[in-house]
Amino acid sequence: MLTTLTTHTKSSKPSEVFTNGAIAGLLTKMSNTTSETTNEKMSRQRKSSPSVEEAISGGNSCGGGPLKKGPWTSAEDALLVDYVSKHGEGNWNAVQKHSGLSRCGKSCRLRWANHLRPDLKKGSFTPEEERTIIELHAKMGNKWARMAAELPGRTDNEIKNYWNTRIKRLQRAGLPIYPPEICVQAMNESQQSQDMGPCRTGEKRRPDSSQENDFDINEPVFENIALNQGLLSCPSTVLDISFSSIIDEAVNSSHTLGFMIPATHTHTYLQVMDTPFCCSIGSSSNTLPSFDQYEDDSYGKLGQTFWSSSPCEADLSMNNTSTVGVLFGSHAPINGNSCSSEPFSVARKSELPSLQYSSSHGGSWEKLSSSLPSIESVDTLIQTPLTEQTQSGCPSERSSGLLEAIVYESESLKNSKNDSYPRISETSIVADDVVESSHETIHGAKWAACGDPISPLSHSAASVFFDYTPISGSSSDDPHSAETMPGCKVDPEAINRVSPESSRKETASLQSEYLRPDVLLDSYWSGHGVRFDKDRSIVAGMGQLLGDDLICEYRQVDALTSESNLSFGPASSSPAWDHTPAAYRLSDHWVPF
DNA sequence: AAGACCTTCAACCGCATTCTC
DNA sequence: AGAGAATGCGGTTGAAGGTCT
Repeated sequence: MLTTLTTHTKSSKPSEVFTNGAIAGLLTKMSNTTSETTNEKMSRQRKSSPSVEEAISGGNSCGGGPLKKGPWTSAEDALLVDYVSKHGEGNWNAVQKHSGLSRCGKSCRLRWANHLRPDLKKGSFTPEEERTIIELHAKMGNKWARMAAELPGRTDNEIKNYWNTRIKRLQRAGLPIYPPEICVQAMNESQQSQDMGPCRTGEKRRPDSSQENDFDINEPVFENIALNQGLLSCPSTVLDISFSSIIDEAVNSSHTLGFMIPATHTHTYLQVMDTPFCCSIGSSSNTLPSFDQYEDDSYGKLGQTFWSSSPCEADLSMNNTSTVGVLFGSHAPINGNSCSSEPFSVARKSELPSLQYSSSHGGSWEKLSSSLPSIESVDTLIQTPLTEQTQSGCPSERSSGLLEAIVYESESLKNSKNDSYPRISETSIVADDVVESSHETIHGAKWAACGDPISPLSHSAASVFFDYTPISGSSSDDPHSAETMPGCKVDPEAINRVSPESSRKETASLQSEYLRPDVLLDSYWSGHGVRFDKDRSIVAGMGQLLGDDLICEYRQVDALTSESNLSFGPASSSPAWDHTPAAYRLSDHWVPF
């Protein structure tokens, strides 16, 4: 939305030259322009604009009196434009003297720079500009002026406002701010920068000199990344990103500087991107591929999982803590405790992807719920207090979210009636054993390192993946198929280290299962005694509780996928989704009731 | 219909940096 | 070299319009 005042300059062609002494003409022009604005803007203009005479006379005092503040009037704009046309930019403090404006120099400069400059581009940001902003922000952080320098016709204020509103939106939605590929790109560039020269980090640089280099990363942003570069050995590892971990880390990093991911809903970052971002790890950010590029390749298979709305997200569903922390500039890698990433649970919970029922799933409420991180900071909309139960018995306390509360209640009710479902402790024993045995050895497999009980180690739910996975090409007979899923690689070594005592089969199962967020969720749900064939009301209730945000997000994703011919469902084309979250997740594409 | 709440954006403020004398 | 002015930058605020209840 353009404000009234900005529309004044909009009418001014970039090449338009303000002739000397053209105030009257300008005023006429502006008057005409104003008449072209919307009624609201006119109304606002009238409210905020004194008469021209008033403005020229200084409004409230000229010559030594207090300088005027507040919205600029068209008359003031005309005066300023006239002044600049005569004297050029700069020497802003002289404006008051020479033009009669009762504005301080800073205000004049700001007004000129943000609204009156003839070369300003008006209107909302184009998708290309938005993408550029995101990329630049990934590189620079909150260096609005430098970002504006990369976007001709755009002002730092404009970019800043755009970014802030975007951030708010993302935070509300619990979405990551940066598309993963941009994170990777920025990180790679940062790494290159560090490789190229010493002391880039911590080296105080003059602001102007930094403009010479697009890759001049905002130091604090990637400082943490640099600490973990040893973990980012090769581009392939970039693909080995655990979605949960990445979110964990992302949430952990939500308190960091600019390079943060407030939360989760990775699949829905598409919504805010306007331009569908795809994972272009290793490729130029300027040539971000479209979704359909992945449709036929292995990525597309991953993309078929609802969770993985993009190859990036598929990548994110992989487990690789090394990259995770690096990618998102989290301090989590520093503290080495991904379990501290409680905030992520929101995301997990709210994301709740294609749940595919598996009756074979046992689970532990305690373990699983505890494995679900809490939302402490990210999505205030879905926060819920911890429950005693969820906090107990977990090395890293995890808070309970709304969903968990619901599920817990569901389980309580269910347990009161029926105790036929597997008890958690039975399966959690295995998980604990495995996890404990791996605690000291795992560095890369953070889920194990944190004893994350949500990991597939906690049960043998391979059947979920193999029996229910809609992923084409991933043979249900091949427990290792996940390994072969492009972008879904989990470091086998890490896995093996995680569970040295475990059988290969179990390891394979773990590998594949852990790659499946939906499986994880399934295990989560089923572990809580939620059977989707019987507890639809519960799930539906959850969908309602999850609220419109999810619905909207799914709609957006749906729209995007429709546009890009990308299907998230197992059926390659499933345009008619039921957009209610619960129904969506339980849609026939996924869970045939 | 009205009030509450949310979103957006122009403008301000304070601080840092650069420039000028 | 140092002081003061000028400029630049980023964070924050408040008003206005829009949306929701």
